[in-house]
Amino acid sequence: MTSEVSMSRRIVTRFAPSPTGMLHIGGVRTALFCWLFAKKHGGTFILRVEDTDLTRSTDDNIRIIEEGMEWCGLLWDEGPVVGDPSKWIGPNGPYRQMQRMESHYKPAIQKLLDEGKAYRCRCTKEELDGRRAMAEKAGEIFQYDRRCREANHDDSQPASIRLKMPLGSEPWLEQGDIVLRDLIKGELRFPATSLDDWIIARTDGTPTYNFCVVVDDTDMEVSHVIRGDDHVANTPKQIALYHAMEYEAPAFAHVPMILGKDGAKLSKRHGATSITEYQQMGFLPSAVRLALARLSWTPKIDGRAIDTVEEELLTDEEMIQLFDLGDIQKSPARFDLDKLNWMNQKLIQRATWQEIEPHFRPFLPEAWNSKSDAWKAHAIQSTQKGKSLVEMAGFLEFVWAPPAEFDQAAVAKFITETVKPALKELCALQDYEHDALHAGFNSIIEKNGLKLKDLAQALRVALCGKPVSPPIFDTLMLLGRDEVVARVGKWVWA
RNA sequence: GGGGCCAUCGUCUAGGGGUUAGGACACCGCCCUUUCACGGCGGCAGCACGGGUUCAAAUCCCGUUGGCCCUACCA
Repeated sequence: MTSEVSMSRRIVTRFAPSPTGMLHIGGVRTALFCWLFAKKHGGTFILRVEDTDLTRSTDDNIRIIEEGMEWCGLLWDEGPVVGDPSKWIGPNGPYRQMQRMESHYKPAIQKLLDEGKAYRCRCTKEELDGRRAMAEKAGEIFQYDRRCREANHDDSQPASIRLKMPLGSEPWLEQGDIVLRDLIKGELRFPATSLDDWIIARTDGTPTYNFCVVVDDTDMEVSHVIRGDDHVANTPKQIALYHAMEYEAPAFAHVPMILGKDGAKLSKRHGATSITEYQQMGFLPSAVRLALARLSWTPKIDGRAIDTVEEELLTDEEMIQLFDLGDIQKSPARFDLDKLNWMNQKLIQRATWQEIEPHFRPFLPEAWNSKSDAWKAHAIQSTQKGKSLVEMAGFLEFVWAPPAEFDQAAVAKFITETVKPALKELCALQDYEHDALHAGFNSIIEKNGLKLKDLAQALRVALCGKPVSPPIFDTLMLLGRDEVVARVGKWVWA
């Protein structure tokens, strides 16, 4: 099971998002796998920001990623320091690509040029576009024809830089193929002839994505590149670059994509795609981690897939212990909000009030902060059946202010003349401890020939304006005697 | 067009020659109940299609269909 880990190499994974303005949950899932794998093997998890697209990369957007990762509990061992572009943690920084331009990419490009492994190409984008269009019109496959490969152009004229890709007979090829032994997808073969000499640096001198990735991953000593499988087709290009640079290539693991409910790539029209939105919907970060991890991954316990509810609800520690790239699915998975909701509910039920409180607080009014710990504990425990923090906060709304309006049908149904005497008597109760309340209720309903339900529902309507609230004794305790008497009094003394 | 990947209930999946094709979510029903919930029990529902190979195919092979990725001086 651990054959994927070569014993000689320190485990280093990395998550490398580009700052587009949000943190996509597909990205979070990839990051989660990287994180789990690193944790499992006592390795290092790096966050690297791919901000070479100047039009989209802003400090604000980078911050959104950093904060999203932090909220999700995916803390990085090496990477940027939140909110301070000039700082980073780790020996191989900086961890923002734009800051590596002169120090890392430029020298690497020059070296390749000097060694004759890359070359200057004077074909302009316009010329290439024209040739591509012509080829397409003729129904042919367009590939760059390598016309500048042996021209030995100097730098006296504008030129892009291309990598000399293998032609087919290089000894490191396997029967003319670039072979990728992917830890998830298995052995993948790409005919060398299907790849052309790709551009590693643009005419303006800026390096391209596939180039930066390889330079960074080697420089940061990444041992396992775990990323979305939309990068599978990029990998043979990168493998060729590793050979040109004479670096040992890392292990690759390409995780399947997350699709929307209809099987199309998960996008805005499916609803929430940004991690921030899930935060706002009232999900616990632990639930998001679990739901995302269980998409495409089936943990095996002693070789057997998990198959009970108990096993389904893994803790972080269990996930880390059980994590194995070999148990990840090859095919894409559709994101199911129902399952996230269920996991969220279960995890809320199982959490202590202290674990919930920091995540819950943002959904509550200022008044929450002035409550005692005992009261907070009580409030959380009495609403812990909720599906989300938003729903839980909704359950507590009656606490913060008297009802703005009353459900008239409920008033007519429950606040009847026969229960009003009981309501009056209830106002006399002094002791709001659970057992005392129960005893008080029992004597009142007995005396008035009512059922508990009759009194409880009448109280709910009087106190909350509607016949729904937390368990009735909790409702009373949370409100406190003074407030209960005030709200009930309006109905019985008026 | 070329290169590559993928295909078991509605969804996530287990199973990889002989299984009544197993589990979870969702859904439906019943029970419990101080409301709403929670919880308990039960039910519905699936191997994309067509050919092979084999005594036997969800499982192996080929093809078809469908979905996705790459094919940029985007990342």
